[in-house]
Amino acid sequence: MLDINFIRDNQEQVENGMLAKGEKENSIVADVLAKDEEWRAIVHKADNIRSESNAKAKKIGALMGQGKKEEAQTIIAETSSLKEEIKNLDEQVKAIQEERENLLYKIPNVPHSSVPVGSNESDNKVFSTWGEPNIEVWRKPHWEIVERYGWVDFERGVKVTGAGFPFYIGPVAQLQRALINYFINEAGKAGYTELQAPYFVNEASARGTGQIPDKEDMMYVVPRDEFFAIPTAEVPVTNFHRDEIVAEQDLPIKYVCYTPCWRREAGSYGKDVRGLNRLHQFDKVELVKIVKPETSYDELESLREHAEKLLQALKLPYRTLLMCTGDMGFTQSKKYDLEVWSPGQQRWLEVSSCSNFESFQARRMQLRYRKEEKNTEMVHTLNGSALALPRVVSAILEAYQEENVKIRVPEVLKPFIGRDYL
RNA sequence: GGAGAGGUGGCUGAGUGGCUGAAAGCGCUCCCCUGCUAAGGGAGUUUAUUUGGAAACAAGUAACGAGGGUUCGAAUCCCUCCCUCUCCGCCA
Repeated sequence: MLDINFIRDNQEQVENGMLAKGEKENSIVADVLAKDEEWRAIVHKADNIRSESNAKAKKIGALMGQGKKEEAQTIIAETSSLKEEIKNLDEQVKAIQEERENLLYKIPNVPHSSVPVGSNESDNKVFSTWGEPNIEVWRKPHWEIVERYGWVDFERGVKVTGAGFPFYIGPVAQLQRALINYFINEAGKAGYTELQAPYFVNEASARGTGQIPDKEDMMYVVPRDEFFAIPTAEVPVTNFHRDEIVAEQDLPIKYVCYTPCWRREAGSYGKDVRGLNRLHQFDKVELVKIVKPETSYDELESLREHAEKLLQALKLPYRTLLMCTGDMGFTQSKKYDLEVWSPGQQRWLEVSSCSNFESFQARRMQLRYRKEEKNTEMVHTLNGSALALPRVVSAILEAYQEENVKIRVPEVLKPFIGRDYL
């Protein structure tokens, strides 16, 4: 959510930002400002009447204390109309405020000036590439490898839960556990505090990070207890400090958190969902940063670099995309995607997404820090995957296979797995 | 799940209808005094929002777990929900 004061002062920028992000309409910006005018006028009126009413109530108290019941009675009679009026105005304020809020929720974050303008994924800029994409034709896609060895059981996953909920068996299960440990350890070395978070959140948390009202359909819900299964650790971890005012000297706050992620992925189909490419449950190690506004873009770069180093250490070729305005989502102001090369599929697979939200999430969460002596200011929040597991697993299986289809273990994972081949 | 107790400012903790946005203590900030690794004195110290102001700031409004109700007036009374603690039950 954007700051209404910011919108008031930067109407044009917000309107242009909406169009750049691919919204067809931006009249909502003018609507929200009009609604805000209305709100302020009526709040002002209500406050004045309340003030009058409070003054009278005080006088009544004083008169009662002096035993002047008669005089008090006449003032009480006067207040009854005020009471009615206040009640009326309060209802209006509440209604208008809600309308204003609803409009505000529909305005996306403004893209940063360094973000390329574009309408879809073809306009994303290749920011950098690392390594040489392997194009040997004998390499098999990971689904053939895991089938041959019986390392992932999709069918039993369907039986037990449904499509997109596979079992991982033996070496691949071990590989995933090794990756999780490796990723968390590396984040720890980089100064991230390890967190274990709830896998279910309440509605306020889902709202805080922007899953509601925008992306409600991506989440699994537990209706009886009104919980949402987390689509990413970003949700519980960023909400960790919701409704708090943190101390300036505590910033930046950096967390690493491993969780499974649940996503309904409604509408996905085709080649994209083959094998481990797209699942309803997958594992991910997530980084979250809570920082001072003036540092957030530097923090974004170091976040991206950290994620990139993991792919480098695994010796997996990848490219980094700077997402264009039209492809970066509602809540972000700037976003990088890391795509690993899948030699068995001959295509790039997204394994990380590093974003700066500026104060967009912080404002929803009322997450502030105390600046200098008095003032409080919204923090900036960032997050990035480091990394999402299944596609890294695919890339490893495909890149580390030898012609006899044996799979070598990446050097940095050997301490966790304890042998040379899976 | 059953029974009971309770949720007040950064913390401890008072407050059962008006003079309480909130005593007192601790902590913190600033100033003064003091020649010594201490003590004393004074002032300040929640948040949001509206109006005015370039700003400092001033005035108003709201908030004592959340929401609703009673009342001229609610931290204080009533209702619903959430949470915490104690005992019982169940359990990794």
